Amino acid sequence: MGRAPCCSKVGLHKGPWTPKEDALLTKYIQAHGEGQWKSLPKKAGLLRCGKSCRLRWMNYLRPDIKRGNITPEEDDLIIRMHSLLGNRWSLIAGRLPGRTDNEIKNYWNTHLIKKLKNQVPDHDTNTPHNKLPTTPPPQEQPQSGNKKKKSNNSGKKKSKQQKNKGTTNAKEQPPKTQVYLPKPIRVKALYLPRSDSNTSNSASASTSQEKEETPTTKAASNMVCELGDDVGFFGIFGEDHDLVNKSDMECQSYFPTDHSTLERLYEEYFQLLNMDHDDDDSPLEQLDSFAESLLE
DNA sequence: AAAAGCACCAACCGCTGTGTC
DNA sequence: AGACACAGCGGTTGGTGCTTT
Repeated sequence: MGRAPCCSKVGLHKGPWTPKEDALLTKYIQAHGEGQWKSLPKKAGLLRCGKSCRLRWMNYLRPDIKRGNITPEEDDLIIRMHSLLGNRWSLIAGRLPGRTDNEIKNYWNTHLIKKLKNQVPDHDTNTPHNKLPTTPPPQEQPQSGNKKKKSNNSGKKKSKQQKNKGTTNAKEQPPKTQVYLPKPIRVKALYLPRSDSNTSNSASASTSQEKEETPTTKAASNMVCELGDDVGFFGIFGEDHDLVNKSDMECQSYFPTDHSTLERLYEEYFQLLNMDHDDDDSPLEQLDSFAESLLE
């Protein structure tokens, strides 16, 4: 659509927020509430774009933000949710009151990838316990954020260049055997309201299609296979997932469409996912209730 | 002690979905 | 129906501090 970047205006501040800016933003939102991000900076006396204000508020200034280390319970939940949902950080954050998508994303990228990688040294073993479903190991992603600067500046914008070029740097890429990263469907409006936020997140905007599906079929319909060397691991995708290589076609054709098959796969997937579940509810019930919550 | 490398994470960027006109 | 604005999301960058050499 060609909309200019919101921060392109000359004179707007970028970079780290100062305490003064934080105070201005907080004060304004406390007085007038969230929303109207576009006009908020001007009204609040901030030289920031609305987007930047929104991000700052959502990630750091909201009163319900929980600071501090991720607990082991949260850690475990993130891993499980990620194996279920992929990189849908906002959904995962919705299950962790007080945590933000950005925080979880950072935590995943800095801690959990390494942790899981250590747990699963042989990345080709397609065991059910391989809970590293989507993100390639860092060395397969040399453009990713961890390897950077100080060594040289030529790496800057590299990933964007690659992106723009469309895909390929064939000579450095290891053969791809996995299909992952779901292009997430935007299940907005979440169903999983943050603990005390009364923000726009609470709106529910699920599509009519989503509403017609049962939780189970909804969850199952989001499944997609991740092709290991020979086996399918079932990860969750959005319906319009991106297909990243030719093996995707196999995956797509493998993708079942009738509900009984989907439900069977769903159950299979869930069993793989919850080998060590707790006793209270059956895992299926837990996931069903979670899936139901997605549709509320 | 200094330099280089690494890890962390706040913030930005670009894209997409939705609502409104 | 199409264009546009807004809100939200995930990917990525880059500054900073810590660790290692």
